[in-house]
Amino acid sequence: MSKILLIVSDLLTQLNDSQREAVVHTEGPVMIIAGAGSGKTRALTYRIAYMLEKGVDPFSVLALTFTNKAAKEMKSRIMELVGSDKGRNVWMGTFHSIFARMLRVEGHLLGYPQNFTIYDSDDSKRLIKSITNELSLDTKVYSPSYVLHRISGAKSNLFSAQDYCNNTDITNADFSAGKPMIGEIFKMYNTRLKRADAMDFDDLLFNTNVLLRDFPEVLYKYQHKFKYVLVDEYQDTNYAQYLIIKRIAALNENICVVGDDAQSIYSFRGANIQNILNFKIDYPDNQLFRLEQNYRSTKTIVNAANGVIAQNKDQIKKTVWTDKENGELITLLRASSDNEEGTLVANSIFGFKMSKQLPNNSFAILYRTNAQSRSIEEALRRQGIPYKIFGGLSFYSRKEVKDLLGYFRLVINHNDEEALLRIINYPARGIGKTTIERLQVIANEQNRSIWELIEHPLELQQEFNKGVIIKLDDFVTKIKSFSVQMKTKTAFDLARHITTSVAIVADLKEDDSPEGVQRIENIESLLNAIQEYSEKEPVIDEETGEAIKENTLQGFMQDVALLTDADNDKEENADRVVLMTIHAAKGLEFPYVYIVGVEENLFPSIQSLGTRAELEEERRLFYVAITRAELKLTISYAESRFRWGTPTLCEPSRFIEEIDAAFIEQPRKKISFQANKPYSIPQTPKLAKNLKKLEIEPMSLSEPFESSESDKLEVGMTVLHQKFGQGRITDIEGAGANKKATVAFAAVGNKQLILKFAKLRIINEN
DNA sequence: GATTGTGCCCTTTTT
DNA sequence: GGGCACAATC
Repeated sequence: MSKILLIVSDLLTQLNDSQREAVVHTEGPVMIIAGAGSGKTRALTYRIAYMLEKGVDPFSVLALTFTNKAAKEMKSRIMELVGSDKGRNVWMGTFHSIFARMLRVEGHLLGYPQNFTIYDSDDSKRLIKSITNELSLDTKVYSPSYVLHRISGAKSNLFSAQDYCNNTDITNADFSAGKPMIGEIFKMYNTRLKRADAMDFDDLLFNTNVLLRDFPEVLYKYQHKFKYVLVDEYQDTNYAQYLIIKRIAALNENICVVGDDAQSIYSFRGANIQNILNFKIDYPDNQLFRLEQNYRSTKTIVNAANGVIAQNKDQIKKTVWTDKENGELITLLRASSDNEEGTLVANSIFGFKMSKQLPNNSFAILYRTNAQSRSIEEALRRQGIPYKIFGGLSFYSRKEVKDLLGYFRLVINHNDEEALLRIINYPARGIGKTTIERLQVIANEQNRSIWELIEHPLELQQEFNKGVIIKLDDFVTKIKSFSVQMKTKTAFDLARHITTSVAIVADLKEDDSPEGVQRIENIESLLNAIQEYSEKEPVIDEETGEAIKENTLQGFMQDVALLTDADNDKEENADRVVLMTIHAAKGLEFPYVYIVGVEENLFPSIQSLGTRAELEEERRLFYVAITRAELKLTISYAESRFRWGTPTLCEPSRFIEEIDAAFIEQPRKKISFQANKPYSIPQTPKLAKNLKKLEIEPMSLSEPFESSESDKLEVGMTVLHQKFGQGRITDIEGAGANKKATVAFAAVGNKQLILKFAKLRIINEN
C-alpha cells in the first residue's frame, strides 16, 4: 500500500501543474490541448502509468497513436515506469494495427476470413488501374492515385460505394470534373477487394465501424473490454476514426484525447480538425487541460513559431511559452541552385560539428517533398557527413521485397489477386501476358478469383493448350506445397525455403551491377527480419490465452502492410544526420534543424494554394517544422531548382516573411556569384572544395554580381543573367515587387523572371 | 513469350 | 531524372 502510494506520488513529482492535473483526472472525458514541445507524450504516458499504478487493469486500456513508432516508444516508457508485466498488456498501437487485429477476430461476421490480406496503397492503385483499363477508360483522366484519393476520402467519411453513387453532390462533382465513372470504379474495386479476401487501409476503419454499428454483441464486447480510451494526435483523426472512438467510449466515457490543432497536417488524407473542436459538444461534461509551457526550444524558436501560426484564422486560442534562454537567431541561407543549397547546408553542419564538437545525430534536415533529398544527400556525401534518410521509397515497397512478400502473401491467402499477378510469372515460368489476361477475363465473368480457376486446371482445357495448363498446375502445386508447410515450419525456415525454391536470388544474381547487389542485400535483410521475428517469444493474450502472434509466417505477415520505414530502423541510435519530410518529423525533436527548400510553390506546395484552408495547413506544417528545433534553426531556399528535369526559377516562400525579422540573423554579406560564368554556377567538386576552405563562410566567393535597377529595364534591352547568360527582353508586365520580364535567352530560350529576385544586368540598351 | 528500347507522364505530404 | 507502358525484335 505505502509502496504504491510512494510510486504514484513519485510519478507526479516529475510533472508540472497542468500536466499533473491532466494525469490525475482519469475518469470521464478529458481533452488535453498540448502545444508543441509541451510534454504531451509525457503527460499521456504518465497518465497511463498512473492508472496502472492505481490498479486499473492494463487489458482495459486502449491507447491509439498515429504511428507504430510512437506506440512502441510510449509502451516502453510505460514499462519503464510501472514494470513490463503491467505495461506490456496495454492495448497500444495505431488505429490501423489495433483494428486490423480486431478484424482478424471478428471479420468473419462480415464475410472475411481470418487470414485476409491488407492491401497497401500500391496494391490499391494497381487494382484501380486494371479496373480502369477493363472499363476502357483513359488512365490519364482516371489516374489511379486520384481515383484512390476519392475512394479513400469517401471511405474515411463512411460512405460505401453505394452511398457514393447515390449522393448527388458527389456524383455532380465527379461529373463536372469530367470523371463521372469514379463511382462505378469504386463499386468494382470493392467487389474485387472482397473477392481477393483483402481490405485496403480505409477498409480497416470502415469495416470496424460496420461491425460496431451492426453487431451489438461486438459493440458490447469492446465497450466492456476497453474501459479507458486514450487517443494521441487527435487533431489528425478522420471521421471513421472519430466514430470508432465515440462508439467504444460511449459506455464508460473514460476518454482522453490529446492534440494540438496547430499541428494538424493530415487533412489531405481526411483528418478533420472539427473532431477536436467538437469534443466539447460531444462530451459536455468534459475537462479541458492546456499544456502551454514548451520545454523543447529556445525563446527565439518558440516566439518565431508563435508569430507564424498566429496568421492562421482557424485555431484554438493558446499561448505557448518557454522559460528557456533566447538562444541563437534563425539563420537564413540563400542558394542559387538546389545543389548549392545542399552544399551550404552540409557546410553549415560541418561548421557546427567542428566548432561545437557535436555528433551527427544532433542535426536534422527537413523538407516538404521526398524528391528534395537527392541534392542534399549528394552534398552530405561530398562533405563526408554520415546521414540516414527516412521515408521515400520505403523498404517494403522496393520491387524485390514486394516480389518475395508476394509469395508469402499468396501462400497465406490464395485469393490475394495482386500478389498472384505480381509473381505468377516472376521469376519467368512461361505464363505470359496473354494467358494472364485471358485468366482475368474468365475470372471477371465468373466472379471467381484467378486462383480458383487455376486450382482446377482440367476445367480450363478448352481455354488453354496443354503446355500452359501444365505450367499453371506446377505453379499451383508449388504454392500449395508451401502452404502445407506453414503449420510445421517457423516463419524463417519457410521464408528461406520459398526464397531458394522459387530462385528469386538466383534471378537477381544475373545482374551484378551495384543495384543488383543491393537488391540481393534487401532480400537478405528481409530474411533477417523474419529470422529475428521467428526467434522472439510468441505473444499470448493473457486474458484469453489465445496466441495473438505466433512465430509463423502468417504471424509475421499480419502487420507488414502497416509498417513504414520509420518503424523499421535498427540503427536508431546510430550517429547520423537525419533527413526526412516534415510530416515524418512530427513528434520528433532535434537540437539543430534545417528546413530546406522554403520556396513559393514548393512550400507552400503549388497544389495547396487554391483555398485558405489548404494554405493554412501548409502554414501549420511550417509551424511543425520550426518547432522541431531545440537550439538552432536554419532555413534555406534556392533561387533555382531542378524540377521535372529542367531548371526552374524559384522565389523565397511567403513563410519566411511571416517570421518576425527580429528573430532572423541578418546576413553579414550578400551571397553572390561571379557574373561571367553563365551556366556553371556552383556545382560539384570544385565548389565544394572552395567552400571547404572557407569553412562555413560560403558567402564571399568573388565579386558581387551587380544587378541593374529593375525599373531601368525596358523591352528590347539586352541583359545578362547570372545563370541563364545573355538574353533580350521581349516583354515587361506588373509593377513593384511583382514586376516581371520575359526574356529570350540565347542558351535556354524564353523565361519569365520576377525582377525582384532575378539579377539582370543591362549590357545593351537598344 | 521474353527482352530491349523509346517516349511519356510525373511530384505533395502517409496509415 | 526515373518509372512505366507500348513497340519492335529475337
